[in-house]
Amino acid sequence: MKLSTRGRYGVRLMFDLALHYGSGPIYLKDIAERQGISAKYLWQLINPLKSTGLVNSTRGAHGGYVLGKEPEQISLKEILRVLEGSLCLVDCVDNPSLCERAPSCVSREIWGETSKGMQQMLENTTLATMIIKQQEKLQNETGK
Amino acid sequence: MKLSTRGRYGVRLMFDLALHYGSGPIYLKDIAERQGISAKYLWQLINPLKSTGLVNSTRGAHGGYVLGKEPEQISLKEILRVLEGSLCLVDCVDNPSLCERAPSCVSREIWGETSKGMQQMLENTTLATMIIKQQEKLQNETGK
DNA sequence: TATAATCTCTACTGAAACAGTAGAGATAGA
DNA sequence: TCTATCTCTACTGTTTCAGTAGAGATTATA
Repeated sequence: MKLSTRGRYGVRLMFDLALHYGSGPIYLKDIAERQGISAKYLWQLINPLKSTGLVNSTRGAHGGYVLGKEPEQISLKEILRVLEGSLCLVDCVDNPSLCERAPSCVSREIWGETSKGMQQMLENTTLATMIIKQQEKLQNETGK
Repeated sequence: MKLSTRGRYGVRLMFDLALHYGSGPIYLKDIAERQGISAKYLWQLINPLKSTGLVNSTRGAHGGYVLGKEPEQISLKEILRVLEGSLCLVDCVDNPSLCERAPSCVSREIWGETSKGMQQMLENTTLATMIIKQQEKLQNETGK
């Protein structure tokens, strides 16, 4: 029940873009350096994010990436949905035909409720939420 | 971010024991047949559950397994903890030394909060909760 | 006391997913 | 034209998943 690197790196990638929101296109290479993640691998993550409109890109020299929407409008649920696929803990929740026991299965109901709760939490958290947390962290540092 | 068969089967296994709670030892073979899961594989799940006291066993002919506590006292969190290991979405939450960025990492905080929320839901759900849901389901069936 | 039914334990294995890397091509600013 | 960037396809070693196989230990009961 672990998040894969796709989801984890993807969120850091988007958060990095959010921190530079409004400063024009950001090089993938720079994000890769800041985050300590291979640029090649990051491209595999940013590519589907671009396909779904969460990110826009400019090609050629001085190209780069920008968020497709404002940080307040991008939830972690959206990001993870693209990079991790379904956010259900168990496949039969969304796809009952996978198991003939589905209609009468109590554990399936439980997994459905738990998944729903988790999705709710992820939907309520946006890139803007993360920026605020970051600022609070920095203030606590300085306050010490 | 999927639950593995260990967690899924394990919960069904424990729920099966809960439904037969008070009827003496239950054969693993019978559980396997009812749940449609290989008995060999089920043993690999029930074995650690026994080690942690969630299940007790009787050896020899007419042996079998019983819950180690009452269904109200066994939460899904306990079961999954044994079968899936840590219930954190990301390892660095419990183990900051895994990543040097941990102290300043905002996404790590997010994963910590999300994991905590999920754990809370799983802790609030016990085998008794599942039995009640089962009964409600049966009543709705009959009511139709 | 023999037997059969059960739990116990260790080891092995094929398939899939994970976490990348490699290398060539397309685009655009200077 | 050159160079820095994005774009795309393909490949690969490692790890985890989801079991299976087979031998051994224990105990009720005939």
